[in-house]
Amino acid sequence: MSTDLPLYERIYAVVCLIPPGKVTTYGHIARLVGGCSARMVGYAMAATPDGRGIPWQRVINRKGQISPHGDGYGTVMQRAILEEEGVDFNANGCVDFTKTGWFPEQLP
DNA sequence: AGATTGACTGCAT
DNA sequence: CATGCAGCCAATC
Repeated sequence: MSTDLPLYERIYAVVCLIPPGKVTTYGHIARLVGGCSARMVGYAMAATPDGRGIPWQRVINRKGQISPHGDGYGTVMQRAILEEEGVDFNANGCVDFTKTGWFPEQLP
């Protein structure tokens, strides 16, 4: 496998495979990458430099909500981007996984 | 080289 | 039913 690249680089690759208008959870990303836990995905996302075309905003927690990291500024922006993508949010700020959830069993 | 942290998750209370 | 605690492993200081 491509163990040559840092772990987060592989995570970015999986995140880039998420189609627009769809969202997934950290745990599922970790499963697709294999050999890492949800914490690694979260850490990778926090270290993801914006500008590489990485749809990090399509990765949310298993509750279907956006994780309130930092001061919460980026969190609000993330939801705005997802709404632009066509993701539907509930009154609780939760995403409907039955409509916008992307959970492939393995990489295409 | 060692210690700390972190966008999470699942199970227990 | 809601909240708390421990486990996960790599990256950073």
